[in-house]
Amino acid sequence: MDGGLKPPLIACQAIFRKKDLKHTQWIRVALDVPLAGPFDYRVPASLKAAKGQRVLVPFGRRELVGIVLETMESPSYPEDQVKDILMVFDDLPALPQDWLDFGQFAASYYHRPVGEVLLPAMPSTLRKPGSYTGKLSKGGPVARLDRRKKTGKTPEPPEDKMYVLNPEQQDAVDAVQAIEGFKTVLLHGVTGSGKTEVYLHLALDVLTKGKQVLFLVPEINLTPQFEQALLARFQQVVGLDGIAVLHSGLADGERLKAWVAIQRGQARVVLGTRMAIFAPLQESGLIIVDEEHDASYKQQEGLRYSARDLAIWRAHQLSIPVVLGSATPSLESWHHANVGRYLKLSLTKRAKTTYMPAIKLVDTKQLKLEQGFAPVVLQSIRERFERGEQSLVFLNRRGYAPVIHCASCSWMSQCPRCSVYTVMHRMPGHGNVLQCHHCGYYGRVPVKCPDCGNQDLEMLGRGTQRVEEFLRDVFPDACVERIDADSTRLKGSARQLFDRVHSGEIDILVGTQMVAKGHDFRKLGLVCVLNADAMLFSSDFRAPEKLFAQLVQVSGRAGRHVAGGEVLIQTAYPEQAVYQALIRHNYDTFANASLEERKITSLPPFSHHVLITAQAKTVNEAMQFLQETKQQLITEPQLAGFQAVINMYDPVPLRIVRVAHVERAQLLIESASRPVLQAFLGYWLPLVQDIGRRHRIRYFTEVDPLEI
DNA sequence: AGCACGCCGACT
DNA sequence: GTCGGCGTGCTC
Repeated sequence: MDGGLKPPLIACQAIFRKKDLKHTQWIRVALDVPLAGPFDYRVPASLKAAKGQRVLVPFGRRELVGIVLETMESPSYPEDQVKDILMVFDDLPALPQDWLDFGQFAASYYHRPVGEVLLPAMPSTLRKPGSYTGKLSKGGPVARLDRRKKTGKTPEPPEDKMYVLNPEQQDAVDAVQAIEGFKTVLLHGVTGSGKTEVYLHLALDVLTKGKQVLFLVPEINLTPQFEQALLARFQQVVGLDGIAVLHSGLADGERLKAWVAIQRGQARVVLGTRMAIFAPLQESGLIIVDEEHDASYKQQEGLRYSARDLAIWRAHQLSIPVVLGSATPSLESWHHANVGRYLKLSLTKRAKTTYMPAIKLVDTKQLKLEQGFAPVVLQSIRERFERGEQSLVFLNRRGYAPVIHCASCSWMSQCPRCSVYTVMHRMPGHGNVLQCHHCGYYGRVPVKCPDCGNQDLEMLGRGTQRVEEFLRDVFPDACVERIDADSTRLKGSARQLFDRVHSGEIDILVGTQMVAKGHDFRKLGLVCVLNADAMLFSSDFRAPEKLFAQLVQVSGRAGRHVAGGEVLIQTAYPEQAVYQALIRHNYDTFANASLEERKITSLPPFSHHVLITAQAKTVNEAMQFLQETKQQLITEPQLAGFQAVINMYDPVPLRIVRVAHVERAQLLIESASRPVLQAFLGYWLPLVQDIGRRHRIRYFTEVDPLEI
């Protein structure tokens, strides 16, 4: 729309436009709105807009920042409805074409509008109209950043150590360096085999060739330690500002600073969590994905992408190698390596400074447990304590007791908003509370049963708080501490607790998976796993694989620096394949056997999944919606051809049906062929959207879901 | 997802 | 009399 144009002028305008056609610029813009997009705009003669630049555009009744995807000779949308852009931002170099292409690929693969991929990838200050139009925004956020005084961090003296690789590590480095162009490398290295050293050598080589390195790690907590390593090693090569860190924990300003450094090509190494896969690098030479099996690479809201999978596509697009490292690779990656699609490199030997703990199973079937502990486990903790060594008790369950129960009428403490039990927590200074781990509900612990009045309510099961209390009781002379989401809620308290572990002050540590990753406890001799079986009988077909990875991870905390480290795993099912493979430190056999099962049952990686999750007031509404979308496969003539190659399961309520008064159901779609599945989605999802609108239902689509 | 319009219920 | 509840429609 041209706004002020009156009817008599239209003819003149048309003639004018025809004559000056080549001077009228039309652009296609990605906007962060949940509509099909992208959106066409006209560039007024006073402005000039190039691909990859950000522009301010009118959209409906508001103004938005968008990204120019294309420039065109003529609009593809009815010309009289196309508006003029308002502003072009040229405070940063245009975003590279390959970045735009990458975003478009991710958008098409995950079936979301491009704008919902590209814009959220940028720091918020670069995509908020207010950062440029407000009164305090003089020159925009980039100009303000540049004006800001550089706080001259004094560079730490670079360490001058010699980093000698063992022959295996050297072979791995040589093999990756020999790659020309794209290749996915699976670096399978047992715990302590020195994968990081391999990454650093590869990165250094790429940096000295003038290319950039993208280094992905699963969690924010892991970025500081890698940042230190990168600084110590590469500071001399790339300078202090050559290393940019990107993760969701950064403040807006820090995020902007890192992004600007990347977009300007100043950052030579980008270290970050999954979001860093969307960094607009200018000339990457290598992508590293550490702990590639880790579920944290999967974004679980908004665009539900896998940073690991996207890293592979990105490397392919840029014709560079991508290294996936893990001690327990995902079965997907392992399979691809087995069939030769990935290059498999193995590090089987531990670097000389690390030891491997002995892993033992404690069969609890015949044992009488005391507060969840087998006598032999308590005895082992005692022995370690008497020898001045630390022990870790690993238990993946927060709180004091997972449920309160009335023995006379079988009432259980249920969350009023969710279909789960509330967990009893001890709140220092506030007594006991019931807490829902799914919606944040808090309630009082009833003194008597709300149903029958019985005063003898019992606490079933145990969480970390109860275990901590019990251990304090049993070992009154020992320093017992707990590290979980509750004990580390205050900022900086996690750091303090970990410091106290490192200093040796803490004798017995009780922890959830928070303690499993990345920490190198030098004086830790014993790891006890209390309820490993909990994960064994999950409905998720990936549960054994996850359990294996988690147990390897937590086992790796024991005895890295002292011989005689020990891991005790309590289980009622010691004969299970997971445990048998674990005590033999045999990932390969376990993975190959698991893959064999997956093959027989046609599960990933032998098939591909898409999951639709519907949310409604009642499960029935959610189920009916999904049932109707499923019906399309039969009734919609367009989809007839897919009936033989697409398998749709029946919609099912989620295991936890209700969370915060919202009930959920899901529909799983499966196909042996990814392209077939993608093609099907192209036809089917628009129909799903129509049905969703009619049912007024919320739902989301997940390509390659991790949990089903 | 926003944002505005619009049509019904209880309040300073 | 208005404030405000959220249903509905629109966005190049």
